[in-house]
Amino acid sequence: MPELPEVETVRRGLAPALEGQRIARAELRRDGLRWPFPPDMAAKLGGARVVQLRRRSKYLLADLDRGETLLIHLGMSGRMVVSGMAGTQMPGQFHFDHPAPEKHDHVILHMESGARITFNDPRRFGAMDLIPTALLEGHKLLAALGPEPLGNSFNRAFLAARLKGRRTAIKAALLDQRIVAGLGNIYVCEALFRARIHPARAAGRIGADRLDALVGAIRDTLRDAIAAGGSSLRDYRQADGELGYFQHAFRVYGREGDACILPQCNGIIRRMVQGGRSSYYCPRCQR
DNA sequence: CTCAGCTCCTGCGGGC
DNA sequence: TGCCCGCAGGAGCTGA
Repeated sequence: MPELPEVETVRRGLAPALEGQRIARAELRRDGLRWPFPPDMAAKLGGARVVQLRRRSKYLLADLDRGETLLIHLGMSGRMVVSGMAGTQMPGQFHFDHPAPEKHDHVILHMESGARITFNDPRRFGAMDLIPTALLEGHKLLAALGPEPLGNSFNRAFLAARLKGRRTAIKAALLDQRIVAGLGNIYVCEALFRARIHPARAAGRIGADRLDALVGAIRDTLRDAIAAGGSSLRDYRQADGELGYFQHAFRVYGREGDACILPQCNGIIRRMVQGGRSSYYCPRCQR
């Protein structure tokens, strides 16, 4: 589920519980997720202090004071729950215990502060790895990633170069993390709608001005989603410390059969399957 | 190099 | 009510 905005929101929510704080103990409740954990991961995390919590694409990166970085990917169904911190209890309840571990709680970071950070992931497509910080950029999962879509190096010239000559659908191209990092199925649909580009259009056959619009639409879509996540983050932290799930008002995603929201357009949102995944679009205003 | 298809795993909602 | 099916927000890997 989590795409770049959700991961960024989780990062912001986790930062107060992690940055500058020491991990007392890492409790691994299974051997791995998508891949096995490094055999010494629990031992190396115990006693380490988190210097900084960063994000690259959909990865969370917790730099430790011992020269290593904990890499976390939430996969499709991963969530983070913070408990035992001020502000995470239900209002009006005297509820300072930690909740009992639930099904699919796979990793629990017990912080020296008394807070706990629980990683829950039913489908186990998520991942955790621990690697030397100096080798991070060469890490298999990060090395081939394209630029951050909100960064300066993601612009029309870059995108044009990467899409040139490609006959694959623009939808598939934008899901390719090597072209631009952090987009997933939802925000690709939303950005293509904002840019009025049909998801099946050949990636290499989009004119310069429309590519400009696409870059802007991707940025605007992600910024809006991060802003929405920030507001729901406060609600979630007040409620139960759970991070990672919040509702956005999508313009096309999941809205098959609804009227297009553009005032002049009388189109009906359609769903099509591309590469086994649903694309939502307005056939009238997306070309 | 590009691209399509398969795969991992669990949970949920719809149809019968 | 229960069962079966399709579908779900990711992404690595394989083989053409």
